[in-house]
Amino acid sequence: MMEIELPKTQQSQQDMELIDILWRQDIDLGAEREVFDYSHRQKEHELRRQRELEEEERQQRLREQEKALLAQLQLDEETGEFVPRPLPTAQPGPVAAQTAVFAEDGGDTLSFDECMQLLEETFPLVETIEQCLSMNMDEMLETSAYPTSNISPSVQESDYPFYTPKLTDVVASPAEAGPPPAYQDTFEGSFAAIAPPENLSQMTLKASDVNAAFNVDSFCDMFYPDLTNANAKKPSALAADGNESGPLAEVQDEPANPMEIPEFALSEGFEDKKAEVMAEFPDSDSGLSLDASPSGCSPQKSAFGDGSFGYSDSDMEEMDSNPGSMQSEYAEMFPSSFGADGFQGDSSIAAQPSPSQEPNVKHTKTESVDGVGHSKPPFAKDKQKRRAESRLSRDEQRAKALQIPFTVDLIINLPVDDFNEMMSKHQLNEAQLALVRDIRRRGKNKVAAQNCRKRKMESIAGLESELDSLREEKERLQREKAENDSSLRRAKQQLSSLYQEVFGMLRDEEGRPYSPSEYSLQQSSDGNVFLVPRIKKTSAKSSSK
DNA sequence: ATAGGGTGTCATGTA
DNA sequence: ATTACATGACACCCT
Repeated sequence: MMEIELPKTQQSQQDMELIDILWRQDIDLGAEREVFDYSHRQKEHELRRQRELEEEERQQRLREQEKALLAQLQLDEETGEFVPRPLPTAQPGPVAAQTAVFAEDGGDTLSFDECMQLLEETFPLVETIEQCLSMNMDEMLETSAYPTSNISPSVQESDYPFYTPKLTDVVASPAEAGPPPAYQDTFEGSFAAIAPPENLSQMTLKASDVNAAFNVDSFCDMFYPDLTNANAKKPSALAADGNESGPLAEVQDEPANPMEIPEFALSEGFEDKKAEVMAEFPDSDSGLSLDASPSGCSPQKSAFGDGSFGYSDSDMEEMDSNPGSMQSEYAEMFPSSFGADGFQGDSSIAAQPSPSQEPNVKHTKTESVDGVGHSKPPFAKDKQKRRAESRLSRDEQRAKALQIPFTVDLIINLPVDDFNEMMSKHQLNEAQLALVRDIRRRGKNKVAAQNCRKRKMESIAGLESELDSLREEKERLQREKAENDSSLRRAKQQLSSLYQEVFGMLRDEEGRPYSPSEYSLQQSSDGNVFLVPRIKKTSAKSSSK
């Protein structure tokens, strides 16, 4: 996909919307959101640098802890190095497998759980790392015969001999159980954010390097290539790299293999899966393929780049699939990375996650949880589950993600004047402004829709009750009509009998009764009754009684 | 697997 | 022109 560079550094809302529309259109062609986002990429650099500075501090701490851990490592009595273990091919099994993954190069070795422990002590985000790993493992496990119970919680409990074999198992069938394509995307993206692709390919896994680029995604990256390496049955040449960095580097040296990620991404049978996954990425209520956008897919995109730009309304849809858990997860995952983004929002939310990170993390989680890379990823199920769990307040999640310094309620319910005043008091960037506007629009529209539906229901109910009353009235009128009909019938009968009685009493001059066939009684308008001959109507002879 | 209800959102029209 | 509101249509989720 070609990149479209927008010359303007500051895009207007319309531009953003246009971009949004264009991107939506291009999504069918596989275009990604940031492709259109010039400022997004621009800011990536700044944030990356900032992050690296932050990481240096941890780096320092980590080095100290490495030293401490080194003392605990098993030392090879002959070489003075930390013990390299036998290659897995010789002794298949849990222990051998473990060795295969982490100690192939025979260099300084840090066992997996030691690494985990070290990392845990160093980074509060180990939980995330575990998730990352366990998700991997889950995927692997599904392709292997190993039990699949609760791996992630045990990662740091050093029962990895139980679960590392899965790695090697996977190795046995790389085509089936390689790292999920989506992972690949995510990691590529985040990795690229930390170090340019060329750096990635030449990374030499010194602890300092590692730490400089340390974050959840990169951590995941570190472990995935392990698998990749193992897949290729290509022992790392790190030992020859003159790796003096110590144990931690051991864990990472395999990922450092320049070819791993690209190779993996292109490995046979994998590309197809990747395509599948990408096709599934679109994940939003609106059906827009927003998951495919920022940072997740393109190696050239920064995971932490733009804190806001290009991240307006529709972008935020990405988070919709995982809104509920998002914030808390972020808080856990990036306890220290956040808040350093220099956001101008309230300091009260300074610890909020950087928005650009979210899609990445979400991708990571979604992809892994959904079992990307399997022939039948349980994507939809998990997605729905997550959505159900996180249905609560999506706009709130979005607002937090962009560090909007107002509550959603305020944004929605404030009168126009107050709202404008409030907005003028805070300096918000375009994405934030766009989001606030969208939140307000959506919020009001949501209420309007609720009212509309309420009115509709009330209208339906009113019409139904009206229908009922009309039915009742109809029945009443029918009953009334029936009564009237019967009374009319009675009156007619009475009139008829009275007529006959009166007619029968009439006599002519000779005392004979009148024949009913020849005469009839008729009543005039003044009430007088006349005997009218039927045959000679014109020469009617009136007689009064 | 499917239907139906509930809900959020968007597009559009109206005041 | 802008804003708020109303409503049809659609997609998604859940039961």
